[in-house]
Amino acid sequence: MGTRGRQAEARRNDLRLLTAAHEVFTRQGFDAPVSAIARQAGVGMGSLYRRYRTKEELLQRLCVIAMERTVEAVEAGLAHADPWEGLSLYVRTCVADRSGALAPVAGTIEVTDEMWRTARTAEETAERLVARAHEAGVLRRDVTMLDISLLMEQFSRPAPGPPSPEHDHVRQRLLAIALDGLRAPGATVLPGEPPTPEWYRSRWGDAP
Amino acid sequence: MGTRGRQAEARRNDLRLLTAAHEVFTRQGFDAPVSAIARQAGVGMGSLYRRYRTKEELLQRLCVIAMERTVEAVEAGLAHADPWEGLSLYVRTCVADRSGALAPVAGTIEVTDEMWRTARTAEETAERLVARAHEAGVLRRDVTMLDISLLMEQFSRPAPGPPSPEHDHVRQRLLAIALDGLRAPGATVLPGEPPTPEWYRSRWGDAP
DNA sequence: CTCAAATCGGAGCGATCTACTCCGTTCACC
DNA sequence: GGTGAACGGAGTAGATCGCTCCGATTTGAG
Repeated sequence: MGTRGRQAEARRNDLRLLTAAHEVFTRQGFDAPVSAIARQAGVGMGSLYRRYRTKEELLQRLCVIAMERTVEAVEAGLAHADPWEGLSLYVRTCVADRSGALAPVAGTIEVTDEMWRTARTAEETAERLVARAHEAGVLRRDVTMLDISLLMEQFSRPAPGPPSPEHDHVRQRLLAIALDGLRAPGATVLPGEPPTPEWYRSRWGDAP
Repeated sequence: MGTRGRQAEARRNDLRLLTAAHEVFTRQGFDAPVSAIARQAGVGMGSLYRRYRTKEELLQRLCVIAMERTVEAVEAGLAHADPWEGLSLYVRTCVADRSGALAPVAGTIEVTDEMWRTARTAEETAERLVARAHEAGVLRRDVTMLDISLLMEQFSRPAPGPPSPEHDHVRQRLLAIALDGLRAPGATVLPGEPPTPEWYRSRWGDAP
């Protein structure tokens, strides 16, 4: 099912399109040329604009999908019996997916209701995962869920040049360092106050 | 001395120009409009192009200056008696300066001999600072100087939206986590092999 | 095989944007 | 005042972009 004919090609193209858009948008920002996305996906401009009426709509859809994947990653983490391993898996999965890399780009376009809703769901479920780790005493106490989200966002920022396995490998090493720094207790106390949810959301504009 | 007359204004403008260029280039990449740099610096296009013949020349100069500041930060670290505090100061200074944020952009233009020379000096001195920390046993053994450079580069990546004190504050928190993860011994072993100097340099193109 | 429907890739268009030039104005100094 | 260095920014030619439009290609039913 789904592997024959023109409809199957359409589905494949849609996936290639979303993958390419993720890479191009996170690398170059919203100003990236649409033609670059089409070229990277190996698809014509016509095929792209038949599926998404505008460039903005493509990015909005992409953001929702990325956040849905984040929710899945949280659930996979919660499914893990060990609170630390669950949290660690979540963080590593999100960074591998570069989910957080779209957040900066999303701040430059109109945020749809669906995006706000999905973001809220992601926040709430992630909070549960972090709370479980806190209660188990495996996560340093002075770190909050938003700290972790922002840490993942920082590590999701795209590397320069063409994507390479070396870069992915380095990112995993650096993330391992940061994860060690997250375990309780910290050698130092984190400076200042933790980020507030209001500020965190305001980076996307005014919530509805 | 140097605060009177048109020449003083020229010097001030040059500094404002370099600061603005650093911000605009790291945020938008080399494709950022030159007019944005001039506007942010509060300077006319004429004043910019009298000092730097081309956009590329401006960026090249900027890179050299950033790397020279890195060298100064290493020396400040070495001046510290405590090996860990010295290393920590170096890392925090570089991230505060966003020195590493130019590295990706530099990969998109012609790299001058002067840039290669300055980079080499920075590498060599930083290696001494890291070696001292290793010998003192305050830095986990499976981490190399290049790991630390790449970590700083990752943390130097610009935040979205207009620069804000909240963002700087968050960055300091996240960096504190990573610094805790750098102290010996690590709770885990870093995955895979450390990055090689050849690969590290190749991101800028072929060394001379 | 025939042929209509569906999907494809990419040339082309008008509007926008960019690097850089050029020039009239301003200001410190004599 | 006069002078000349430094200033800001409008102007230009060319490049680029989002999006449209259409001829070519493939599919599958009759």
